[in-house]
Amino acid sequence: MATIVDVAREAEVSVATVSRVLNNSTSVLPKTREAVLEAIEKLNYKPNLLGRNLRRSQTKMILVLLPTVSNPFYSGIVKGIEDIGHKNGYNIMLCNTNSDYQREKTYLELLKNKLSDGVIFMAPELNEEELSEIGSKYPAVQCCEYKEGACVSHVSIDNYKAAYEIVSHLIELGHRRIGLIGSKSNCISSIQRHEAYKRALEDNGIQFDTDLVGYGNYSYKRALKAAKALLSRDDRPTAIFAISDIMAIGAIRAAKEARLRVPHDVAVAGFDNIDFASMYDPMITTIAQPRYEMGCVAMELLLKQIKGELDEPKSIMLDYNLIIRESTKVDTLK
Amino acid sequence: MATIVDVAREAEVSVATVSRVLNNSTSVLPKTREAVLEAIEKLNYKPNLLGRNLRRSQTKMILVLLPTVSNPFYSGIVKGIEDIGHKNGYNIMLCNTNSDYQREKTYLELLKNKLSDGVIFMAPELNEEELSEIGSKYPAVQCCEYKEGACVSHVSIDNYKAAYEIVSHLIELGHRRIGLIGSKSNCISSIQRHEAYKRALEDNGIQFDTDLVGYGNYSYKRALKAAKALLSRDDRPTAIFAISDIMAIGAIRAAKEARLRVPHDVAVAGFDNIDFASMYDPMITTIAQPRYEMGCVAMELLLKQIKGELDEPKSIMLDYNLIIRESTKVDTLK
DNA sequence: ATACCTCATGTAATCCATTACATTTATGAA
DNA sequence: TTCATAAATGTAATGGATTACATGAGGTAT
Repeated sequence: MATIVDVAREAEVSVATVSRVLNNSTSVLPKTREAVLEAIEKLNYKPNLLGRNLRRSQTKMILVLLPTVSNPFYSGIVKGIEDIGHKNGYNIMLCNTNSDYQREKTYLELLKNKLSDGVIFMAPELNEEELSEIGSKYPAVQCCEYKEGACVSHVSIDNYKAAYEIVSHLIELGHRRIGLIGSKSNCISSIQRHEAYKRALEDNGIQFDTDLVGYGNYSYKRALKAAKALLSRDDRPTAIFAISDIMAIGAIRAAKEARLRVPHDVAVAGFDNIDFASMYDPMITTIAQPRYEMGCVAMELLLKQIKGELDEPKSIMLDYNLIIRESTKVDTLK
Repeated sequence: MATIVDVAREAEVSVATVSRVLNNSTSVLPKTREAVLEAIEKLNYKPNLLGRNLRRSQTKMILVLLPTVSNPFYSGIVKGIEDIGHKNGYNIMLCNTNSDYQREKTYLELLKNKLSDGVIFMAPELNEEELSEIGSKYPAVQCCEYKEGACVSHVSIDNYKAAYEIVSHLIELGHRRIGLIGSKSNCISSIQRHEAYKRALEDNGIQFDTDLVGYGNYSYKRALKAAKALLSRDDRPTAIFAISDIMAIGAIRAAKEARLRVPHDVAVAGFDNIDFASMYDPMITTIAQPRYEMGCVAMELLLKQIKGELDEPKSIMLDYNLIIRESTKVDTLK
């Protein structure tokens, strides 16, 4: 494989000149540049980025940590991250942590070992202190999920406000007994969506009732089971707010198995607006997060840090969208 | 940031000795090793992998090219690739090509620039010649989709046999008018599934009828439209074979909108067994590919190439599984 | 005691590109 | 013509690790 030395020899110039041509740095005589380009072409030379990266102490590589790529929620975000990244010459390393603390730690070694110029956390497993430490040493951004106390920038939506809005929608439809399919995880989105649910009820004079709360922990199967339990009660809820679309699908399935019609007998709302929310039968009322944009903004924020243009952590909240579909609103049915 | 020189100074040994401790290469006196480890600990030293990689001419990084991570079909495969990769000290770079030829080419520069030790194609855009060239110069494997003529190993299932089997299942249920929702893409899976459909009909004395073929090109929306057209015919099919689960969902939706019951009025079968196939209502009959295993085998094959243990391309076919669910079989209904 | 070998460790070359600094050549002003 | 300055190019140091080869200490066989 040809190296810069071979090119220099072929073009009868020094390696410095070749490097200058490669990087359009200082001026090179047109004739010389031509000769170098010819030599590059002739030898089919490709710069070895390992050498360049070592010298420049950068890798143009970004670490993106997420629980699992199989969750369709993340795909749009990843596209945003990639697009902005590529536009700036960065490549993305997508890594599944499986929500495992150790695995996340292992991946972070790539930062410490200089194999990555920065990191975007989609759902950090580290605690606030550890996150802050990473944030103080390396460019880092949290996207979607975040730890409030951590000294690391984040991009997200206002989960509290969005959940409040969707529960209010159910209340406006006349529902008074509204169940919740939530999660025991203590990620910020769970906590805020729970709280908003409670608060929306109370603000409308509806007593919060722990019996109407089930836990699905973001899994279809467990949501199905939890919803079944809720719906088999004598005083079953007439509406269910699931804090993710996948769990909403579980809830709808549970309703169907209990021979209840959605939304006539029980209305169901989800959260996230994954592709399947509009493919399901009935189509699911949900909160659309600006996924692509969130990815873009997160990456832009990271790039700023890499360039040293950001002196203190930023917290960016983007707009969401309540999308009303068949699963809650009778008259939207065909 | 501490370097190996700092550690050597601190431990009062040479850099060679530090390196030996780091790599457990040749013998080092226990006392010396102890001193080195202490220095490493004290300075919180982490080897700079850029230096190591340059010297060793390897990156322990694998490029995985797929159309888009948002397709849930790929997630299981990626897990297999990751698991085997990590077990062997490799990291994965997942890259979305968006089925774009240029983008795929761009990513392949990472191989040429030595930033990646090998590549796994999930659905190559390159032509056979270009693939063969990559395969001759770098470790490479095709997984799931592949170009038959390319001189690059591949791991897949027998798409032809699987499709033949699922169409036979529909025929056994008594269907004679069976529609196809396929794709105009000329990837091997489309072609083979189409051919098998045709052949299965003919082998059972059913005339192949182009009027019963619609094209969805792997998209929900287009499959919905194509299925609507098929189902609005006077001589509408009583069964539909969609060559992907997502398109099967489109077909089911089309049936529902036409007030046809699935499977009573029209049976629908898919392909891939994505998670949503068993979450949909009705649950979808489909072919389960051994996704995780395919990922594992692909990665193992790649590692063999990297180690130079593979002299010629291998073609590995794994077993699939026909899973019969509600969407085709009346008596499996609750 | 001599020659030879082994083990532990050190010295310095190496991987490949970038870049600070040095050198040469050309240009223009005085 | 001479000196100062700018432009083009070259030389060599640099980034951080690995590793071939060199060295010296200690052990063994004769």
